[in-house]
Amino acid sequence: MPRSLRSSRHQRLAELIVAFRMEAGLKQSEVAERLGRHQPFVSDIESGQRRVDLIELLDLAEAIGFDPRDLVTALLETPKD
Amino acid sequence: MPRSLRSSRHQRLAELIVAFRMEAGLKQSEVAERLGRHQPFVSDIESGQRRVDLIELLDLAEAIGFDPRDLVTALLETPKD
DNA sequence: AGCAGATTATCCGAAATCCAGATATCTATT
DNA sequence: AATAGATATCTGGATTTCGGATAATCTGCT
Repeated sequence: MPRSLRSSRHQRLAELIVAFRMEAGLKQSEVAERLGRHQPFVSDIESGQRRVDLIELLDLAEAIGFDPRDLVTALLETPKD
Repeated sequence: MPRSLRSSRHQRLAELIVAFRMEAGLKQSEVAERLGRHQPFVSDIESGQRRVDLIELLDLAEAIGFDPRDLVTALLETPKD
């Protein structure tokens, strides 16, 4: 586990992605398929074990169907640590 | 060079960060210092040789002084490839 | 409760990436 | 052309990524 994934923002990011996916009524495997990746890829992101590249986030947002800017707004409201 | 860094969005992201930094009148080394990192770290990001984690982007935006949502908006207008 | 199917999490290892520190190259000024 | 300031490249060891397989967990049903 990379130390960079321990901040509260990283944690919150993971939680938010889960929430957006749930709201969209999608399974990890469905999101993965839309991304052309495997289910553990999504699982790792949602459990905060893998970092999310900004470009990947845009793809993720499109696959799930949320506005990445809303996520950014929420993160900006989250204390850094 | 990782193939994940070859999309036009990755390229554009790098360009945008450079543009924001320039506009702010900051040197790579100044940004690096604010981030607690070394200058090559910023250089690698700006030359598109390193990916940018979403959380890192927020830090970068704060260090440079731009709204990360503006960057996202610009990227969303950039074709995927 | 127990089972079955569905969903998500973990493990493994090879490949890719990250990163500091040192060094090199570029750019502008004199 | 020499210096100084800024950015880019290189090196190599540590960390991270990711597919594939498997395991664990969850859910609804009887």
